[in-house]
Amino acid sequence: MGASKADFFTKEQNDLAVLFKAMSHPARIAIIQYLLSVKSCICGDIVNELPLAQPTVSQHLKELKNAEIIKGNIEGTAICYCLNPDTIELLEKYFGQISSKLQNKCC
Amino acid sequence: MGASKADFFTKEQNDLAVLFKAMSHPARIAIIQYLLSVKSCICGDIVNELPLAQPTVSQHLKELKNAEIIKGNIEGTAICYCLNPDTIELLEKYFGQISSKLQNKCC
DNA sequence: TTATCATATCGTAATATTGCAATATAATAA
DNA sequence: TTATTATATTGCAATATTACGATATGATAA
Repeated sequence: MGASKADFFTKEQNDLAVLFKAMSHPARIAIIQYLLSVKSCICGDIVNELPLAQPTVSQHLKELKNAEIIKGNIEGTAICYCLNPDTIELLEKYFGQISSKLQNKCC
Repeated sequence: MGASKADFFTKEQNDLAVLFKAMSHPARIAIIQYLLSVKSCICGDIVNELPLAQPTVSQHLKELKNAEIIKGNIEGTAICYCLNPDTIELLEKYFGQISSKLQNKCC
């Protein structure tokens, strides 16, 4: 975040910023889209879908997990990842609320 | 974005990442919330609402403008800023689509 | 004209992110 | 036990972001 002044903002503002930051990289958007495109949650093989090395993908998955955008369940040797519907719903509602408050308020 | 590999991802993935990156800083969330809290669009005084210097606020406003999250209209000496309803609607629909595709797909 | 006000841009220091090779961990298979 | 397989962590170089003082720009007022 560079030389940030996060302390001067509210917890809600910081939490939302963290959530959007988790989605602010094309690789992480690609992961979200891939998890959405498969019928059920996927064990492994996310690494093969991306043009990035395994440690890099692991790092991106960790950030998505920290932001609670995805969930990871251990399945033997592999880990089964899927999107977290609660967070997606929260985001849908957030923009829905902004949208409804925005009526007749534009320049 | 650090040493990024944006070229390996689709335009849609990069565009979405840019949009979320514009919202990935608490100061920019605060700007969005402030524009939403006032009755009409505001000319000036966004600088006074934030704990940041004028050049820093100007920079944040520029990023929000580039991502088309806000619009800025020149009004004499000042500039009148407001949220861009089209982009907010796009985001609402994006998460709505994910949400509906997500039925029965979670771990 | 000069002064004033609002906003933008430049330059740069401090800090954060990204990507990956090397390595570690943890579970199962042989 | 020793592989093997899947994923995570460490360490570091390259690059990006953040913040702000100084300065520039651009519009109106005096």
